[in-house]
Amino acid sequence: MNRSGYRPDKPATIKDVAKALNISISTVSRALRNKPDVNQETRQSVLRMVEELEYQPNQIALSLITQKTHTIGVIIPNLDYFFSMAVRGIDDMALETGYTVMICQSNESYARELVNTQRLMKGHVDGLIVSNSSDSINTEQYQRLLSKNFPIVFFDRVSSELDATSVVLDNISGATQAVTHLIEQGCRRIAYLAGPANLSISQQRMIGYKHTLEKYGLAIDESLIVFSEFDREFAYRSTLALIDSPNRPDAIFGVSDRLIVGAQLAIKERGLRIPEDIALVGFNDEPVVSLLTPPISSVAQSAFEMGRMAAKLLVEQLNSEHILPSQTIMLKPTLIKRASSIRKP
Amino acid sequence: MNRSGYRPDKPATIKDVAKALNISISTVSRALRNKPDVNQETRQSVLRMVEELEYQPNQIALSLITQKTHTIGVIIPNLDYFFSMAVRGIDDMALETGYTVMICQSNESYARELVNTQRLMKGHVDGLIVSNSSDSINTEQYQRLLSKNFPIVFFDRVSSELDATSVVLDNISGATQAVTHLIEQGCRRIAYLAGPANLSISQQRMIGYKHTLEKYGLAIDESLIVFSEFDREFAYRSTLALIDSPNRPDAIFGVSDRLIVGAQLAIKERGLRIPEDIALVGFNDEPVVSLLTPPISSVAQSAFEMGRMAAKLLVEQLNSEHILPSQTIMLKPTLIKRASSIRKP
DNA sequence: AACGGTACCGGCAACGTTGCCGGTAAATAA
DNA sequence: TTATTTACCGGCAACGTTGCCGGTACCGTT
Repeated sequence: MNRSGYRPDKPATIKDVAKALNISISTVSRALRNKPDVNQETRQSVLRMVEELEYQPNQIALSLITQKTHTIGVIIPNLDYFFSMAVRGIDDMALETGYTVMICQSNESYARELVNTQRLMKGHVDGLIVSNSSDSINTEQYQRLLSKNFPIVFFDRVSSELDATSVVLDNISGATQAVTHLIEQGCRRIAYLAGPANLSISQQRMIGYKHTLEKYGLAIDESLIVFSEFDREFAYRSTLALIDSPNRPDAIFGVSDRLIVGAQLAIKERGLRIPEDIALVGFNDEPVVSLLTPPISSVAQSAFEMGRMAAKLLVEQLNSEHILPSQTIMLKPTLIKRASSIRKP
Repeated sequence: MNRSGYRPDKPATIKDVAKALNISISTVSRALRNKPDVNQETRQSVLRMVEELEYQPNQIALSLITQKTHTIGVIIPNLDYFFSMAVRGIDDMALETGYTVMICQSNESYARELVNTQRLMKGHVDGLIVSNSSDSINTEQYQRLLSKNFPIVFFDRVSSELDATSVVLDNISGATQAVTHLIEQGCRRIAYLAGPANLSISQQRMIGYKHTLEKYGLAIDESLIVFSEFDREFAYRSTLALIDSPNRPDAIFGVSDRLIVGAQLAIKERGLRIPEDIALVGFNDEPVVSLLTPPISSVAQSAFEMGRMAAKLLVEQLNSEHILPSQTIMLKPTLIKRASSIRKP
């Protein structure tokens, strides 16, 4: 064991308090936890001495006994606008409920997701809040933990194979709102920048996209569907290709604002007009899209609320005597219409 | 003590391993830590049993002995682009050096900063990485910890009164580059959106701003200096006021991109040209500014590197036998020139 | 045959805290 | 007066791990 390293002046322990008052450790302990078997005078003197010595109970020792650390582990793919807001929501709820938050970023890498899970479990977090990385294929690690009844709450990017508590957006509704709006604006050839194919959000939004096209009797043209990483540069190049192809789209729906921003750059580069030639709708409603020229329409959701809700569900499980049945909370998105998609007055 | 709440199946302990092999706990412990006093066969059987029982050493028990948790506490004002990147750098270095990171956001509130410090100290973090909130006036809490030789590294927003290890940007250089550039482009009445008055970054950039004006023989007009929170809306209104004032500026330098974006909105609103009527330079080089019309010049810095460096210094302190002298690392910024400030070909 | 050395192993204390049990003195009841 | 309750307190074990000390075979030496 590494015993090296600098160690600051040791803080007072319950033992120091007891010694200073010439009473037993047990009595101090009882006095502090308001147990009945303590003389009021004794209790008062203990409290005074605690004040004087600046005694604070050692959480590590308590953790050793209770096997609880009051710590929540968070695994997210990155810290972009969406996840930053989600983390803020998690931190917010954690503060309210007396937990602290350990954050690990997987950088969209499955390998790193594995490492981070190990890291957090070793640190003995009481539970986990997870959003999958984009190249996350295997869920075995979480399956194993869940089978041992270790509490995990998933959010946003979830796994369909896992029967676990999760908080997600109604992605089908979001995509439906977006595509319906585009069709109402007269668009007929609507492309979809779909993002990573194995992510739940991509798939769900795809369903909304396709269903809406079908509903309005429009053909589904697979050449208008482009999968990719969440990479603006890639979206830029894909959009150039779409524009230069024989069947140029008259609208583009993006699974995320990051991609739709790349698309906008490409359209401007080619000198086409937005929304007259190509209309745009993104997803997430990041602040940036309202600042662009023209401002881009986007499906808004509250990452903050999602994070708060995920933390709330986890803490409920942690505070519960027994195992709670897994549930899925679905939040509602709202389409924010801006100049990038409004053709009709 | 709260003993309620659900607890998953207990993992194997060293005792279980010992019992399964009918040997003593001590021997298992020695075998696992590659001590010499162990028979090779015994060691092998221990390793096999460890594998079988999926034994993992209990970090909490180790922490109780060593008083170390291998955890770093991070206190930041928010999770905007800059701090997200910094956190990524911290997390990166932490992963390399075997630490995990606890993050608390103060939401620019001093009160919450206090609470978060308590929270992290209670969780027994080994050290702290801190960037002050904008209404952080008192540094007594950190002073107290530092006087007890508790390791803290400050970054970006530091306190001049604290003699502590810190990582900062050469803010004077950044502001000097920005203002010099504006003057070279022919600007003579340069306003400064200064941000919160008590923040080190505001003050340092102010020094660079004023010195550069003096160097070029330009008068310092206090009516062109505006303090505020990091609030886009406020910057928007301030800029409108500047524009409508009798001595309208011909350039605006902003302590952060968030403020300069608000300024841009105001200038567009009034129908003035950028950079011909008013040139703009921001700070941080957030991705958004390169996407705006026109793209905004900005002083670029690497928040990622800053975070990594802060974590590196902290870990060095944590791994050191003795107390290291406090030091200040100063990183160099680079001005990125874009259309918002380029008047001459 | 007695001795010292080596190789290996088990027991105990400690880290800081709480739960449980048992004990002592005073106060009350018989 | 004696028995019994009440009020209060201390000791011990345990949580999981490591460091330290002491012990026991077995080996080779002289």
